[in-house]
Amino acid sequence: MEENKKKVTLKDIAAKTGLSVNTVSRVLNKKPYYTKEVEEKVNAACRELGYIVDMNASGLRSGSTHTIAIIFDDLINPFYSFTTDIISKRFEEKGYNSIIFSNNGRSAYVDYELIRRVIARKPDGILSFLEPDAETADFIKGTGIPFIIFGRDGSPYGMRGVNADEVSAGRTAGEHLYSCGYRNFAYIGSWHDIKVCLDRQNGFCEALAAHGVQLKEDKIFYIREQDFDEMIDKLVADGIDGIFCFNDIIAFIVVQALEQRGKEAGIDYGIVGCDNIQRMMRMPGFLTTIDAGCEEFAETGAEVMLHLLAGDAEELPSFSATHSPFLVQGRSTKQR
Amino acid sequence: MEENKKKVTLKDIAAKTGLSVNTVSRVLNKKPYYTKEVEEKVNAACRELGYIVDMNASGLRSGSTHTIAIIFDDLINPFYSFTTDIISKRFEEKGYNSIIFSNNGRSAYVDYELIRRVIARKPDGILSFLEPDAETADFIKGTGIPFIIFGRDGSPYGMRGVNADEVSAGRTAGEHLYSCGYRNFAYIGSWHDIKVCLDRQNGFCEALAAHGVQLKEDKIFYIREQDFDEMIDKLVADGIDGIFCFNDIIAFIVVQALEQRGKEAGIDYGIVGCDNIQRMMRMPGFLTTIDAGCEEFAETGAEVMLHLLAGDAEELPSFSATHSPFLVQGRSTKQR
DNA sequence: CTGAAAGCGCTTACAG
DNA sequence: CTGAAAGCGCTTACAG
Repeated sequence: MEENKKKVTLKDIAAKTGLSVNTVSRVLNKKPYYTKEVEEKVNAACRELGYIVDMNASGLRSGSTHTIAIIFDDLINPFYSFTTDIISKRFEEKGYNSIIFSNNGRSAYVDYELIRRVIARKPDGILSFLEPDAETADFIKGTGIPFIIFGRDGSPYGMRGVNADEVSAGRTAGEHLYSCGYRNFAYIGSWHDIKVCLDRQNGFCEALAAHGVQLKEDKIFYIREQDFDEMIDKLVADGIDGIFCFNDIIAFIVVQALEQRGKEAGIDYGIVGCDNIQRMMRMPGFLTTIDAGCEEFAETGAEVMLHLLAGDAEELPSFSATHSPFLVQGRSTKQR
Repeated sequence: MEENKKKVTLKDIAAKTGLSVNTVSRVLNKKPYYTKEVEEKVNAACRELGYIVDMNASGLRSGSTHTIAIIFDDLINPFYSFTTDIISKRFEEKGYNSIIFSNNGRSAYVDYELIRRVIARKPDGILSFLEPDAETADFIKGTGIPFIIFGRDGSPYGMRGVNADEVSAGRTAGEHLYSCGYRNFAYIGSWHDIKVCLDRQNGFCEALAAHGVQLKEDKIFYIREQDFDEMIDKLVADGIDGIFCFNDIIAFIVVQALEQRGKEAGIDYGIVGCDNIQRMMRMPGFLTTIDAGCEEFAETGAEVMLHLLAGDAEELPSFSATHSPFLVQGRSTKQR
């Protein structure tokens, strides 16, 4: 056991085998040119002494840390945690470890302060659930580090994004609520300036407009930006009966608040979320929601990153082009 | 922008300021002995050139990587993702980044293969949601790296654990189900050899035994080890009416399966989960569950690790000694 | 096929 | 208060 206490380095393996540090390194990295005999000697010594490479040292010299930075708001939202789980496991299979960063709720953006901490780790790639602010986007591009925005459209920033068809998601929600017979609608977003939030909103409005319903501005809310109780009061006062929320978490919060006001989802009003986090957690499907196909979404994100790391930026898979969000019926909406 | 493309190193700052690399480093690390004038010159140059330290290089030399490895099964279970979120944010605040590892469902344990990959990153500390197998536990102790098992009792391994009072959690569930009037009980665990699973089971059995009810072995199930449909069939055939599940996820899965057999939770039978993941996600409380106080649990875990990193292993906070799990009533159990 | 040297970007002793 | 040198543990040229 004491052997483990002191760090075993290549030098120790070299000493033990009588080979040079260089040769040992070559064997361990499976670089061409060594005899079977040498290979076995090295492997035996490594096993015996319990050698474990120091990836920080190897990364420093080789320039590749085999680290990928993953940036998100929080892991509380199952959309983040579920996809992070899939993505990080895919990375791990390919020899990349994930180092996680959050903006800790400071803002909806990746700012310069955050990206500095990321870059200090010298990741081979960065996968961000959050959009960079304009200044930071330029900085990131300047570093040349492969960067993808996951779950959001990258084009406004001139960056690579892996995203779902969010407008279609909103449209599907609007279509459904209208066809159920609801007529007094509201949209509850997160932030007014986040593209994915606006895309869902626009799709929703579009579907309603096709039925001649104009969603007025005072029926559009941003839960992160305004007083919550006032918002709920207004929903009740206005007799809103068809609500589309930016995501399931928001929908659940609204359902709870309305319950306290004596309004029951699926009875007194209809509400649709987005993400289908219930399926992720194998929960009974209470909430009607829009499912984008999270697993494949995450797989595509991982794949795109791995492509970039391998240096083939041509022919990257696209998610939004091949997958359409679909409605999952729960008990929170009903045919009237 | 082109400036960013080439890596800016201490050497560049030294050249720009006319100081030595050493002095620049000292200023940036706020080591004693430099003039205000020098400090300002250095900071100005760093800002201008966009200097960002290379933590891999600094870690290699100093021996401290400011990295903490977090090991879990998956991030799908909100207990893992919620606490990981809190813990990693606390670490980040103190200048430690988290690098995540999973056993990818291979086993319920941290095995040697996994810990090798962890050690290769030279983390300053390791926080694991999973127990090590016996051989690996010895290896970990030998490394001398601060290690804590989070959410599990560490004593069987002679390691530090931060855990809740799981026996009490089970007892509370049993107490509740009995007092509701249910009389035909079952426990549904995950793995038969995981201590936290057994602790909850034992607490449950203990509470029932206090009322003269003996939970027979064929009423104890392990969802990860046996055929699911057979298990559900048996629950129905045996007329089980009071179920305690190791965690909420399992409870939800069981609720769904029984729903398909025409049995409704709260009406036809009572079911209690554990963890209160509904609260974490701000969902309406459908499931009756045992809440351990996840936030404080996570905070305590982070605190213990930070204490260890700071070198003061005396007076570590304990969670189980100061917090008791409590019942949260949902609609999945009712007074008969 | 193998080895001696240099260097990745830092920080740590040590000198002055 | 500042600097020149050594070294963390590796991998990358380069020589043989």
